[in-house]
Amino acid sequence: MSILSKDYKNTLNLPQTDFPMKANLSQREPEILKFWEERKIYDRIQEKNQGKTPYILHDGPPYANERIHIGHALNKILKDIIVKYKSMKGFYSPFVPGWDCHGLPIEHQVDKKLELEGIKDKVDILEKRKHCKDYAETFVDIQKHDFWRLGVFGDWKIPYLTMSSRYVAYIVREFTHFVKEGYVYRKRKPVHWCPSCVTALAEAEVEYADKESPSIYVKFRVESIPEGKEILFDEFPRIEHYFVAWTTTPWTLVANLALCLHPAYSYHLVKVNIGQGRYEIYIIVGKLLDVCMKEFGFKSCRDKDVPDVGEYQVIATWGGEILEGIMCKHPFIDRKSKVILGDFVTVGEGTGIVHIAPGHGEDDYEIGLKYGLDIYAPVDDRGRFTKEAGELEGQFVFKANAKIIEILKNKNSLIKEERFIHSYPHCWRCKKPVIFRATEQWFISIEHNGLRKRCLEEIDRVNWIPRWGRDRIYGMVLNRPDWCISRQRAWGVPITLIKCDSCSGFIKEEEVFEGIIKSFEEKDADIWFIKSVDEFLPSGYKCKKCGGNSFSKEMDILDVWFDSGISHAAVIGIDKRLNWPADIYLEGSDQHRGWFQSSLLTAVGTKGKAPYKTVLTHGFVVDGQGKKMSKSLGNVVAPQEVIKSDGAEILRLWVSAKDYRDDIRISKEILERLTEAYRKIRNTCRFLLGNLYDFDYRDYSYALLEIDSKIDRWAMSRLQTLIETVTSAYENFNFHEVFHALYNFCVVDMSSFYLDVLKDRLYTFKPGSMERRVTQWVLYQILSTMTRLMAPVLSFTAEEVWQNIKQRAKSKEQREEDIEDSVFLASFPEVDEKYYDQELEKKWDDLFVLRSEVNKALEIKRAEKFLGNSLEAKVILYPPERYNALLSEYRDFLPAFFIVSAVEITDQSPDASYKSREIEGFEVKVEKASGAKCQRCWNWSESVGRFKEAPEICERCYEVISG
RNA sequence: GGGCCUAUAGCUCAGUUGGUUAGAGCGCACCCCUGAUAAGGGUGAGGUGAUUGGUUCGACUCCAAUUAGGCCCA
Repeated sequence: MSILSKDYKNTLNLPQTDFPMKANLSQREPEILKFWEERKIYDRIQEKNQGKTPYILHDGPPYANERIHIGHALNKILKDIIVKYKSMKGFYSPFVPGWDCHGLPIEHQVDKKLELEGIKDKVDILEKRKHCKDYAETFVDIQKHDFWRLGVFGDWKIPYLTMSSRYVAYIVREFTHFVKEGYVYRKRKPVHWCPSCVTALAEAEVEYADKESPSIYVKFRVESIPEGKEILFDEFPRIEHYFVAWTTTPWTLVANLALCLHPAYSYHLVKVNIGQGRYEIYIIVGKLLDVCMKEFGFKSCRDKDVPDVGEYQVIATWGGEILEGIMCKHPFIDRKSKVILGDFVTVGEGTGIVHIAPGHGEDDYEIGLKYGLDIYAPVDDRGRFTKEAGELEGQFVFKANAKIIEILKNKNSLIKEERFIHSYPHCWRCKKPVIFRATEQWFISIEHNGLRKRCLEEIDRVNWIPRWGRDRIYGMVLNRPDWCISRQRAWGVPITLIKCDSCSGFIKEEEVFEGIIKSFEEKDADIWFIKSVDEFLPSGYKCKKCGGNSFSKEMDILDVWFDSGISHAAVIGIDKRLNWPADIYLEGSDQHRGWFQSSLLTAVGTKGKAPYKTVLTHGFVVDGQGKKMSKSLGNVVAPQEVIKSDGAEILRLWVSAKDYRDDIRISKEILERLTEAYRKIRNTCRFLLGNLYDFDYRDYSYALLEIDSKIDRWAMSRLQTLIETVTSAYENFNFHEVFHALYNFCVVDMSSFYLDVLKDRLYTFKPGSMERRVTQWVLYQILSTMTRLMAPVLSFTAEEVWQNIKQRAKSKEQREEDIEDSVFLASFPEVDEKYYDQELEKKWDDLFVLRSEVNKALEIKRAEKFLGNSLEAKVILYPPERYNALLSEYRDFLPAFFIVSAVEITDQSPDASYKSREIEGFEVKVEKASGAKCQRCWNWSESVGRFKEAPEICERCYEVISG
């Protein structure tokens, strides 16, 4: 007989662990990052899966300026979750991150810097490119660190950069392909042009913002009417007839070549009395007559034969179609303006008569081509009128508006002038209003070789998630114009074409192209600006067409969307480890127009196939109210801040908890909730670890059935359900289901039930008893499984737990070789059918309803101060008959199940019992448990006091201690 | 202005092909425990399903419009 201590606490097996409750993530994470780094975990994952089925997620390159924002974090974490999951599933899934390095924003920053230093005009293009390169490199490093800090695994040492020599050589190679196949052409076309940045802008580079512009109504005097149509204008030429056009860009009138009417609308001839016995006739679309006349200050003359001064009278109405071909006089230039027809004319505002300047508008251009009009644009690249514009030469177009209005007034061509605020295109960088201006540009034809049609067909072969992504990109590709690929800037990949100075033809010889590509590979794109044109040509080269021997290099650069668009070729296309096409692209939904599309166009153009099998899009990060983040609203959440205060893990949890298909909200409250959820998961792991402190890490699976521990079998079954749910969630990219399943498992199944019930067994049983060991084995299964299930999301914590398990197991000198060095080297859990027991779980659903009712009965007694701890209670159940079998099967387990000291079942309805509402006929009576409280296990028992050596403990405890 | 999308408790999410009183967890309130303790347990109160119409015997679920928000484009 041992000497019994009064301090029974020492005889208990209470949990022990050095796994801290407080995560201190912002400090612990860097240690874990260091661990991954030092142990080369990412590389070892790749080694381990080498030769297995590949699963390639191709990274869309973020732009290398600024620090990463929350959207970047969202995107990379989502990618990381997929890559880690696939890797643990045994797929070969290396992740090669990339950066988009060229383009205007960086050049802009460099320009600003050079301007500050006062040397902007002194640096040549090579020097400027050097500055740009340095700038990009700086931010690649910064962003790389930011991404790495999020716990994202990847080839951070060998990312792809669109400015690397190898990459630019591929850009040229792919571009050359388009040239050789005849896609590339050059033409004058109005493009968005920023006069401040002196460049053409892609559609993606244009932002719409409110701008105040003049709004003017201009008269175009009818000069001649086509033969046979004279009858339309009875009064002509006794009274002057005017087509009235409305515009908010007076300066484009300088390039006016036509007036456009809608063929199907009717137009009124309106006779107005302008005083002193003079009349004029205005032509205006019928639907806007009232509005316009009010604007102009004329009143209807009603039934009078002739309008008085300030009055108007409709004298005829004609369909737009019939007015085609009438010639007007330009209001202030000696030129004619032809009346033409177009469907794009609307009657939303204006006069239903659109002034057409084919060199300064998209619709104008299209209709101009149709009517064979000149694509006329007398404006230079800084937005100043050229000498073609006569007296306006040298004036900045927006400033010239006032002067033009003045001229119109003097020429009696202006009916009305006012200010007008409307949505107007602005440059995305300098935020200044842009103009439409016809310039020589390079294009990739979207119709050539049926490119559009082939792209549309490919779109239907891709798996778009969410499904509406298909409709979105389909509509965009269906309607998009040819791809303008030229930019008049310095920081980019040059359009490597060489022009013959005498015949203006471009050299398209394989030999020349290959030479250029080779020199790009050796140096980088700078070589185009370093070498003279002759150095790219064989010595003594003569133009094949005209025999000329003087050549010049094209100095435009390529649209950056072309750079990133060919990443499939430059990255996954050449890396032997990777597969083409990629299994998945994953970006924000804005990339339907951007990268998804440029990638599709280039891939279909050069390889005839989409570069991706699946395209997953996520929404945008918005604030707690669902509003977009902006500096002006002050609702921006910076990932660096969250990492600092809460840890990257919380950010990762946030990404996984939200359904990313929609907009993703982030707010202080959301982060607080997630931090709490994190703590719960962490504590559940900690408790599991604590109770494994003395586990021997032997396999007790055989004993699970042997000792028929139903609650452990239930737990194992629940665990299989969890594996199934989580796996299917990962497979379907429903990461928020991963979070919810894991979290609910921790809270509902584990913390509030299984672990709570288990405490008695874990703490009070003999350490080495079979019951306790089996339970510990189950706890170990649960912990190990949960850790692996959460690893793709909660990477830091999973690793921390894993290392803790490993350490413990090692100290037991058992199974050491079975526990991998990192959780990411372990395999993803698989459902083990042997533990899957649906029938058992169903039975337990019934038991849980009973338990919930017992709890209600206990709670009532607690409120009455009849009891505190539920172990003080004995419950008497009066169940409906259908529960009899179940209750008798589980008879011995019931006290533990309810965490009370005794359970009695009666067939007599007890007095003063709690009557269940959930289960009709079920009654629960709560009484004080008989006997006394055992000072060791805290259960109440009549056996307490029976043992002289230890009068304060119960029989069960006595046996444990004395045996 | 056009295209695509979203709208369920304070928060994050479930709700099978339209069919009883719309579920879960968190948070909140109250209580218990003090052997997971800057933890743990219990009970409870929270929803005119954005609004309005329509289809239907019946709508959170289908349709339309409106409102709010997001992305893309003009």
